[in-house]
Amino acid sequence: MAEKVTSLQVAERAGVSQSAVSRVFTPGASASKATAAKVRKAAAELGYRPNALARAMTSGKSRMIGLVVAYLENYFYPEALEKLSNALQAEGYHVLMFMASQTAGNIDAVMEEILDYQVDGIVMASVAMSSDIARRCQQAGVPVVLFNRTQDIEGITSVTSDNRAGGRAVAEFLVAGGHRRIAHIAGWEGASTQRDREAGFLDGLAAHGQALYARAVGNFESETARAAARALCSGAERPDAIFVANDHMAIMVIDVLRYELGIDVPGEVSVVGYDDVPPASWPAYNLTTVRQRANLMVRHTVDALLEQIENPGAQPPRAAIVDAPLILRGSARIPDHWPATGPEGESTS
Amino acid sequence: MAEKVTSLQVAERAGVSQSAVSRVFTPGASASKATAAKVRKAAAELGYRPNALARAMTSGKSRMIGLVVAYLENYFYPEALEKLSNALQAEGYHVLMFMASQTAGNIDAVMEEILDYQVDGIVMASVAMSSDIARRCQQAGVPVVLFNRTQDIEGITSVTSDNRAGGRAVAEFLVAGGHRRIAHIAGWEGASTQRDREAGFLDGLAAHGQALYARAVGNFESETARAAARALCSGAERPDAIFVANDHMAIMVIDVLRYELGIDVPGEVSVVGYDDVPPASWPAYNLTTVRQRANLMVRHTVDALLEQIENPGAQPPRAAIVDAPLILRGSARIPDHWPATGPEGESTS
DNA sequence: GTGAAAGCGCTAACAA
DNA sequence: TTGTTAGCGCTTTCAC
Repeated sequence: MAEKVTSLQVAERAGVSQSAVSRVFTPGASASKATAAKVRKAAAELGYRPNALARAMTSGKSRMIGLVVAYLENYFYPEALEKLSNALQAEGYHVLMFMASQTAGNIDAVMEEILDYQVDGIVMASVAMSSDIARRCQQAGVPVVLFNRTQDIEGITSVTSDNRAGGRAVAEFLVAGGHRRIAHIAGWEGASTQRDREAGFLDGLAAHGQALYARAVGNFESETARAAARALCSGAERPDAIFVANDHMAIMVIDVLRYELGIDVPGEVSVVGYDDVPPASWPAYNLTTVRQRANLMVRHTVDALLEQIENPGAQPPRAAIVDAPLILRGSARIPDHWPATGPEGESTS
Repeated sequence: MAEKVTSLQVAERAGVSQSAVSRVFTPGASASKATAAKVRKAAAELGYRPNALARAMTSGKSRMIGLVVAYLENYFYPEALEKLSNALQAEGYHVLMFMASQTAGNIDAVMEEILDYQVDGIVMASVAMSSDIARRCQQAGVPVVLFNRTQDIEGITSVTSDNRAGGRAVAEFLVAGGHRRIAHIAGWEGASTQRDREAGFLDGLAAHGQALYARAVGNFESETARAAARALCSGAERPDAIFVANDHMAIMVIDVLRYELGIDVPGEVSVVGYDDVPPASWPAYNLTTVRQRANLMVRHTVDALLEQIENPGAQPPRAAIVDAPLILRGSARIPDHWPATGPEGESTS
């Protein structure tokens, strides 16, 4: 196993000082063409590459972004994660991953670990944080952006889709479709996304003089969602439409209705989801849903992060809200008169 | 923004030497109860935590594992990634993520970047590496394990399911089911998984005197798989069974057959996949498939990695092969006489 | 533009 | 057990 090649060795071989080598490999450097050439040649011969950790130590910039993510079963996250990692990589940053279950109190412990690694920033995907931890990050000078969550307390940067408007649009769509027994299956009630989607949804119903016909909690989990579907639709007095708080659950709900309860979707019950994950567009589900524009959300996330890293404290924390178009497909009856917006009505970016 | 707290500051406050502080926070340390107490107290008051990067510099151990992953659209990977990250976290390691497309030649560049971060090990999920890079890692003394890929060249540790046996089992199952026009939709032909699955499959057919009826390439991609399905099944002389190289494609294939071509699955064509991703068990697909036991594969991966990190060169590189049970569901006709193995016949771990 | 020198925060001999 | 002393490999003043 070959020894590690250091900048000093390159310097000796190139006949220059060690700091000259450093300069050649440092973006904002100042080195003459001549030395640069000598150094690069020596480096190539030796197979030298700067040690990113040592660089991080002296420069105070690790070029690592901590990512906290709760669960990947909801297929919105793998997609977002892939885009996020790619976008960050393109900017010369890399993702240090941490899994955390949202309910467990282990998030604080995880955050401490992240901070230990001197990350330049943190993105929390679908995870809330205690105000305590928020303060620690602020103290440490590490910018945080919440992805797909907002935080009520104080000013933390966040990026979400317009959950309220999305929920409201679903209500209007369902009402316009002639539904009169409209139900809701909620996700985890601690989530801001859940609260906002439902609030918008209830607003929309109220605006048309309707109240929620029934409600169950699916917790964003497969099994809980299935149970919720059964609870809601087993009796004769079942709803004629259900707004499910995300696609992951909506798919489970459709399966229970169709294959367990023998209910026709959308013939007897309309189902609408939220997220527009890839399976939503699979013909077997053809799920009417609200799209979360992952590309845009990631773009906002990266921009906010880099902005805060590059000029700390320049911008006040802000909540970016990305529009969330309703995607019309076949799992819910379509009103006779409805602005034409098909599945391809909006790009995913 | 508060200054960073160093071990020196803790030392002063506790009235001990800086190295005493270090010892208290180093697992294999030797410090008296008394000093430990003083140090912990001072540390708590100051909010001190060891700088992981500085620790990495001096100890030579970063406790970071580089993970290269090609794409997350195949839902086998989010699942594996989550389990891997969790398992590593439990051992005190963290995942530094790198995205790389498998075809592009950028893998080598990505590997260099990974090495820059002084990771203690690398896991390559579904990505092959040049022997050149393999050598560099060896030189750098960084153990590599291939997850869901094998490499023909020299000795690299790898973890896969028993792709050959899995493919063979599918063939026997299909033949026993009375199929006589058995086709295959291949994934990316550069993948060892593809080659092994197909080789086993062909073996199995041959053992029963059958030859492949038709073949198309789906490249492990959604659109290509759909096109392959159309090519194979549009004519009258279509196959009566298709082994699709992974579930991700198999789902696309089923959709094309059912909703585009109006073919009954499994009535007219049986479809079998590979992986047993979560959507395979959704009632709408109810896909007969070969299970890759993600938990087990991850366990082997982590064990091999840690083993190599802790005693380098002690074990020769080996190829771990995890058994891959056929999971009987409803997308393929079941032979009258077949050993009873239902969907729940095997645990996922 | 370039070299010398001083650390970044920590661990790991080495003495005591 | 403890403190002292060297570094880990690099960036960054500071003179020149």
